[in-house]
Amino acid sequence: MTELNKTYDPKQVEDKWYAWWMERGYFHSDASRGGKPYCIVIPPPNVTGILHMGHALNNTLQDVLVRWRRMQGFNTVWVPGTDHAGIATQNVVERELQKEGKTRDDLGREAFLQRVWEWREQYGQTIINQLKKLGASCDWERERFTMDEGLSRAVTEVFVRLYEKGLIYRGHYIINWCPRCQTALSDEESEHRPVDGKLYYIRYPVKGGKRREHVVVATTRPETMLGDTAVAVNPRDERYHPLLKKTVVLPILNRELTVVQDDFVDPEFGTGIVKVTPAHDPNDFEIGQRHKLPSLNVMNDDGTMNEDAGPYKGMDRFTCRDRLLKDLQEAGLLEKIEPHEHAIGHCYRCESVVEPRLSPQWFVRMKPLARPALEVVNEDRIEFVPERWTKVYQEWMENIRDWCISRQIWWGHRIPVFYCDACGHEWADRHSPERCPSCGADKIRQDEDVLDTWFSSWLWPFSVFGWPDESEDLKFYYPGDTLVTASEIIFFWVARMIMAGLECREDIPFRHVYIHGTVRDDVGQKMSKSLGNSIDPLTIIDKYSADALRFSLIMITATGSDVFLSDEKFEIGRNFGTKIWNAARYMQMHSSETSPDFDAPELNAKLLGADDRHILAKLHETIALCTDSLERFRFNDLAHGVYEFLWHQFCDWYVEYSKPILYGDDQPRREQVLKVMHYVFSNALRLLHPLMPFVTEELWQGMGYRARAESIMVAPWPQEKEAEELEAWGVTAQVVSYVDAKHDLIRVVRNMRADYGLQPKQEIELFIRPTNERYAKRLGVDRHSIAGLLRAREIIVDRNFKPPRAMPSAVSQLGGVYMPVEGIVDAEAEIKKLKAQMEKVNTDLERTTRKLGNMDFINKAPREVVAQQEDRKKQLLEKSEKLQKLIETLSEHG
RNA sequence: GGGCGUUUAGCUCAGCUGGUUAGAGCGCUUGCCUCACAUGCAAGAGGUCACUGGUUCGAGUCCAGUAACGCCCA
Repeated sequence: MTELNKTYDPKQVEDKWYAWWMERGYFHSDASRGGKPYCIVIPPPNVTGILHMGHALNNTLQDVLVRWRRMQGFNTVWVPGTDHAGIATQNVVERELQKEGKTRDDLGREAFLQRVWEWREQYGQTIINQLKKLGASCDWERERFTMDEGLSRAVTEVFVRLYEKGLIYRGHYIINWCPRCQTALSDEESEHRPVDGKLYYIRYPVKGGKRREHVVVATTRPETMLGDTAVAVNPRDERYHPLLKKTVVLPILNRELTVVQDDFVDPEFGTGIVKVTPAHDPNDFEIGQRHKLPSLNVMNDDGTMNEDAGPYKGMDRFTCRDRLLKDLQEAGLLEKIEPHEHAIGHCYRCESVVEPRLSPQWFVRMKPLARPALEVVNEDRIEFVPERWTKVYQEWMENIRDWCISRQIWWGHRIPVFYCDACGHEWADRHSPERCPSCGADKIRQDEDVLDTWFSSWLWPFSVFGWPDESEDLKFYYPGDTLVTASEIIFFWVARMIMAGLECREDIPFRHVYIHGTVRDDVGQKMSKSLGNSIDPLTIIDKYSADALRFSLIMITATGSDVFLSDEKFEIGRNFGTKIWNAARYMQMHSSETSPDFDAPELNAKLLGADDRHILAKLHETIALCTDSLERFRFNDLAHGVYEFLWHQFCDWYVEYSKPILYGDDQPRREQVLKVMHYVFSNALRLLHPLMPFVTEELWQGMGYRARAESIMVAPWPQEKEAEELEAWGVTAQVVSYVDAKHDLIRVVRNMRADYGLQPKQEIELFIRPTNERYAKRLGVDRHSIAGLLRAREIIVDRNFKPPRAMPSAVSQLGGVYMPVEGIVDAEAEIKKLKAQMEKVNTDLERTTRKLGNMDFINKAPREVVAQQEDRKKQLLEKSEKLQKLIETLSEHG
C-alpha cells in the first residue's frame, strides 16, 4: 500500500495512468490471442472536429462498454479513427488560403490537396488527443482515417462493384446545391428549418386575352420564375378549364408558357395555379418529366444568375429577387405579398440556403440495398436500443430515395470513372488506367467529382479491418457487437452501414445499435458553437476531472433521452470521487498489511456479524444489478447502483458501523471487518471502473490490490454469488431484513434526538422493547454498536419494559423505543404526535383490510400479492398496537 | 400535413412485465468543523403522477381522447 494523499488530485493521476495503460498495451487487441471477440468501431469524428459534449457522452458510453467487456475477459477491441469530412475540411483550408489572398483554383487540384494533407498532419490529431484526455481505451495501434490507402481501396472497390452491378448511375436530377460550398449535397445534408418567408402573388398575362387578362401564380422564390417553362393546374379544378387552350406570358422575359394539368397541383394552395420551373424545384422537375417540358437553368454554381436570366444576369439570387419584385411592382404585375412560414433547406456545413437545382450527378440506387437491410432489422438480427428507433429506421428504409454521392469538391475520394475521348467509352476502374480498354486510345480522363464522405464511412465497420482482403482481423472481429451513436445519424450512417455490410460481406455490421440522446444546455437548446451555449468538455475535465465528467454525464443521462447540462451538474461526479477517496483513506489508516487479502477472503462465518453479512448481501445485489444494467444498456442504472451502494450502504452504514471495531482492540473482529471491507471495496471499485477509470486505478494501486491484477483495467469483473454460497457466510434474507430494521431504529432515535433538541454530544439512555424474541436476541448482541451510533451511554433491551414515567417514545420496525431525558416532557404534545401517526396507520390499515375483504381481490390477484397484503396488515396491526400502548403509558403518567 | 416522443417534488430526471407506503440527485429548512470526507455528517419539509374517460379485484404504469411542449420527415 502506498499512502494516499489527504486530497485527491486528478490532474496528475489521470495523465499518469493513461500513459501507463498505453505503455502496458492494455488497449490493444490481437486477433491471434483468440477468445471471444467484442468489437466496437468508433463513429469517426470529423478530422476538423474538436471535442464537444456530444462526443464526450458518445465516447464515454463506448468506453464503459469496452472496459466492462474487457474485464469480463472478452478479446475486446475498440477501433478509433477520423473521417476526412470532405466539405468541412476543404472549407477550413480554403479559409486559410483566403487569408493569403488565394483561392483553390490559384493552386490547382494537386497543390491544393497537398495543402489539405499538410493541414491534416498539423491539426488532424486534435480530437484524437482529446479522446485520450477523456480516458477512451481505444486500440490506438488501429487508428484509421477514411482517406488512408487501405480505406480508399475499399471505397474504390465498392464503387466499381456497384457500378458494374448497375447500382450506381449518373443522371440529371434536382439535387440540393450549396452555392457557397459549390457542391451538391445529399438529401440528408440539407437540413430543413422553418423560415418566416413570404408568398408572392404574381400576375402572368394571358396571351391573346382581353386587355389586362392574367392569371395569378403564388411562389416563395420569385427569382426562379425566370426559369419557368409552364404553368400548371389541377385537372379537376374547373376554374381554369377555359385557360387550357391558351398560353400565358412570363413577365419581364415575355416567354410563352403552356398550361398543363397535373394532379400534383393543390387547388387549395395559393390561387390553385402554379408556375413550373423544372430546373429549380424537385416537384416541378417531375411535372416537367411528365409533360416533357424543357428545363431551363437560370443560375450559376455560385448562386448568381446566368445569361438566361436576361437583365438580371450576374446578380446574386437574393438581389435578383429584390430587383425582380421591384420591376414587377412597377409593371403592376405584383398582386400581393403574404407572410408565409415554410421549411427551407440549409447546408449542414455552412448554413447557406440550399438551392434545388438540376444538375448531372452520381447516384446509388438504394431500393435493392435497402430490402435486405430492412429484413435484418425486422427479424431482430439487429436491435435498436431504445426500441422505438426501429420504427424510424423502418420508415426511412421503406421510403428510401436514391443517394446522391457526387460532390463538386476536391478533397475526397475521386470518382473512379473514366471517359475515353476517342471512342466515348465510360467505365469504372479499380486502378489508374492509361488506355481505354475499349479502343486502346490514351486520350482518357477521370471524372472530376469526388464522393460523399459517407460513401467511405458506410464501409467503416469492415474497411478498418482491411477489407476487401479477408484478413484474419476481419474474420475475427466482424461483425462488431454494438454501435453507439446519436439519433441524428441514423439515416446518414447507421442505415447505410447496414446496407454496406450486407452488400459487401453478406453479414450485419453489428448486433445492437444504441442511440443516445442529444446533449442540450439547461434550457433545452441543442449545444452549438453558434449559440455560444456549449460547455467545453476539456474545461470540465480541467475543473472537475475526466472521471467527474464521465460519471456525471452517465448519471444524469436517462437511457436514450436528451441530456440537459449545466456546469454544476459535474459536481455530482467530483463529490462522489472525493467520497470514495476518503473511504479508502479511512480503510488505509486501519490496515497494516501492504497487500490486503481481499479477493477470496477466508471469511469465518462464525466471526461475521449481522452488519458484515448485510453489506455482503448488498454488494452481491449490486453486482447483479450492475451486470444486468450493462447488458441492457441501462447506463444510468449502473451509475445509480454503484453510487447508492458505495455512498449509502458502504460509507453511511458499514464504515460507521466499523469504527468502534477498528478503533477497538478485539483483534479477531478487527481483522475480520477489515477483510470484509477490502473484499467489498475492491469489488465495488471494479464495478465503478468503467465509469471512473482513473480514480479507481489510483485506488486499486494505492490500496495494494495489484497482487490480484496488476491493473484494475484487467481485473476480473465481479461475479454475483449464488444464494447457497452466500448462506455459507450466514447471509440470509432474515439477517438482511434485521439490519434494515436496525437502520430504521437508528433513524427513529436520531429523529427523536433532533425533535427534543438534544446537543449532538449529549449522551442518552435508551430502552428498547423489541417485538419478538429473535430481535431481542440480536439487539442484545448489537447493543454497544447501536449505542455508538446514537451517542447512548446505555441501551437496555427489555421485552417487558414499562416506562415508569412519561418519556419521549416512538415505534420502529424492531419495537418500541423510549428515551428518558432530563426535564419536563410535554405529554400532551407527545400524545398528539403519536395520535397523528396512529391516524396514518389506521388509514393504511383500513385500506388493506378493505382490500382483503374483497372476494374479487382474494380470488383474482396472485397468491403472493394477497400474502403480501396479509403481511402488511399484520405489520400495521402490530404498529397500531405499539402506538396504542405508548399513548396509554403517556396518558397514565401524564 | 405525416410520424415519434415528453408531461411524476422548486429544478433535472428514475419508476422496465399493472401489485406494499411513488424514488434519486440538486435545491430548500434545522442542527453539527463528531478522531475518512464541510467536495462532508445527521434529521426534515416538499407530490390532485398534465387533463378527461375507459379496461381491471387493482392504474403513475395499459387503452381512447384532449391540451401543452419537443424532435424527425415532407
